[in-house]
Amino acid sequence: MSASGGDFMDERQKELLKEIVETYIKTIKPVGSKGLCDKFKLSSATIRNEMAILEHYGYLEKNHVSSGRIPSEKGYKYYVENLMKPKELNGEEMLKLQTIFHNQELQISDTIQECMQIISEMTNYTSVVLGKSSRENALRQVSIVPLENNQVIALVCTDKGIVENKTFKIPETILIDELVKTSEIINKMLIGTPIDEVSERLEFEIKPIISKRIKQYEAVYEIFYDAFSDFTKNSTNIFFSGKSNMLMQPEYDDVEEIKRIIGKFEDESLIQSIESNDEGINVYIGDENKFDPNVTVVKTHYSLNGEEGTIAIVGPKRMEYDKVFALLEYINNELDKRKNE
Amino acid sequence: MSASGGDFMDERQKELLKEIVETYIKTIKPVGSKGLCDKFKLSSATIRNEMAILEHYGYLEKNHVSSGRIPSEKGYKYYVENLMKPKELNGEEMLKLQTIFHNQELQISDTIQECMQIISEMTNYTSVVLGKSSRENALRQVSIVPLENNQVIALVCTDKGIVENKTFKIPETILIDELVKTSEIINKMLIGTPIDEVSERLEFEIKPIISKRIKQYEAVYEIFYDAFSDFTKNSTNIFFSGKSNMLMQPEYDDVEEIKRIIGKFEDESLIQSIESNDEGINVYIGDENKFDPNVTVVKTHYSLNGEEGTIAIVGPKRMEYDKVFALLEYINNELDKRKNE
DNA sequence: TTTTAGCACTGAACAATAATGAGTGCCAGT
DNA sequence: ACTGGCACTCATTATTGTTCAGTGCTAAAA
Repeated sequence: MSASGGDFMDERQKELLKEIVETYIKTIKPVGSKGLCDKFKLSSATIRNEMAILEHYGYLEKNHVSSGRIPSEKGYKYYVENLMKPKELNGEEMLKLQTIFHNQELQISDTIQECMQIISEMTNYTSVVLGKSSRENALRQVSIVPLENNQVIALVCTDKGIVENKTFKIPETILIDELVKTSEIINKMLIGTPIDEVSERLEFEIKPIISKRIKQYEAVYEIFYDAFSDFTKNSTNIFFSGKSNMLMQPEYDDVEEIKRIIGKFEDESLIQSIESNDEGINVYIGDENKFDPNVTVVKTHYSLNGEEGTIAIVGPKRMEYDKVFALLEYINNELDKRKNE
Repeated sequence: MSASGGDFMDERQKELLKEIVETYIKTIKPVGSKGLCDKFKLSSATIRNEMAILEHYGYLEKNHVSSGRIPSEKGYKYYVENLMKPKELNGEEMLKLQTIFHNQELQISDTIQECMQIISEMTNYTSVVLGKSSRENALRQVSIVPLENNQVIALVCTDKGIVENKTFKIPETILIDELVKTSEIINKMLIGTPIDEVSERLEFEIKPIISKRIKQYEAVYEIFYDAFSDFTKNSTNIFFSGKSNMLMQPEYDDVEEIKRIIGKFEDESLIQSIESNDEGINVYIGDENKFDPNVTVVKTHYSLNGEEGTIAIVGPKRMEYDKVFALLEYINNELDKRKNE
């Protein structure tokens, strides 16, 4: 045996592993020795010997003693870290993403959402964008926008760029002016307060103040309370795209498994756990991720002008890593460009 | 044979059909004659004869010659129209819904969304709320809300109560005041315009006007254009709750079927086709609905103070119709109450 | 006329068995 | 160091038999 572990694989073994991973990604069928003869100009027996070595070190697996090989999680990992080259984006893909980034007026989070939507279409995987969770959002501004017919829109926005609106029908007894005044007071006193503390301060700091100036202060308080509480409830700032894409992948051919994964997608706290603060692009294959042992999560953190969050691609372990990496790298680069502008 | 079709069924046959439908709804197992003996104080042979009659007229079906009976779509339909009594809501359910309706300040569509969310939890089916599609929404108001750092929020709201916001970073060269002025012009000229015609009128009516007053009019135009186009894109004002609930129903135990239904849920135009303008609560069982031959859609239209839309419950054909009806009727009643206030 | 007991029959569901074939490990020979 | 050959393994598929819930029908009882 000429390979021990890790980087002691010889060139041929690396080539072989690479070929097996890529073939399996394409076909989802265990890769047998015969099919590789042509490519390597070797007999199947020789290939089998090499495969046995790769299996011995944990890079390959067999479903049963006489089946072809499939990459193990360790095998995928080695492939991603050492063998894979990010695929070049083709012109069309490039163009689509560029037009989105070109629009400088958009908020970063909107730009990213649009990108991820495109990416989920291009890859057939599921993409996720996680804004900073609400506990880390601080109040930036609250506004009252009057409509006709005693209706108003209450706008709440945070320093991380999240905006929520809610429309209220206000009773005749409340003057819009009172709402506006109250919003101004809130803006003076509570800006910078973490969103999930706003409710409390609203009650103990704002309510006493307006109670002296406004007759129907309870009703006014209720409105702002509602506006904020809705915000806290929707705290999970999660954007999905192509949720069903990955379920359509042929490896998910078992009802229980599909149902399990659907369930996970509905579990917001689990989705939230995808959040990442690490630099660069990180891959979590199978058991490595908290989400589900049968999927791969590729994620990266973004941050620009105060807006920040995590973007992630969720797909089968048999993922086209080269393509996904290329796409995420592209986004990272674009964001870097903007940073240095 | 004593029953011909429709209402010529005798009492016992009606009772029998009712029992079979309700048993099947509970158990999902074909209902055999033996199990019904006790209930009806008859021998299995007699029951079998009656079942044969019901089958002959199309109310029951067999999976194969020697299986128990399951209700046909016609059988469900007859059950819903003639045999079923809406179940009384229990106190807890009542209470939950009442607290939502109690909040008079909320917009109708918000109230309804919250209700349907609760309902999907209570029934384990999927609930859908469809606002009037954007073509039927007319512009009500556009507002510019300034933030610090050269950012603004553009708010677009329609007469049917939909509000969308989008945040922009505006170049130094544009003055916020110019944006506000433009929004005022739009409000003067375009209010009442159907949303999907706004873009056009924006270009041909507004653009020429601001081009005379504003230097960077192109950029200003772009911002409003973006704000509206986003609106048109999200035109489909669809709110889902418990999307996965119904997939968890045990009858969906086939991968292909699950994938098919997931696909349908993603097809916005199909979802849109659920829209209804009919009075009262309508049931579309299996082939009767455009959505999917293996589900039932129960829907009703709501309209109050100009806001209108459709609410629907999507579940298996084997649905707890009595419960679903009770819930939707409750909502309808609450809305009626408000109408007469 | 209505109901029932009895009996032959059906077809799904399950288990056991056999045949097929892709793929393996290993060994002896080049 | 590589290859041809061979025995072996096990998923997959097809085949057969067994069981059993449930049916339709008929002749007798109510």
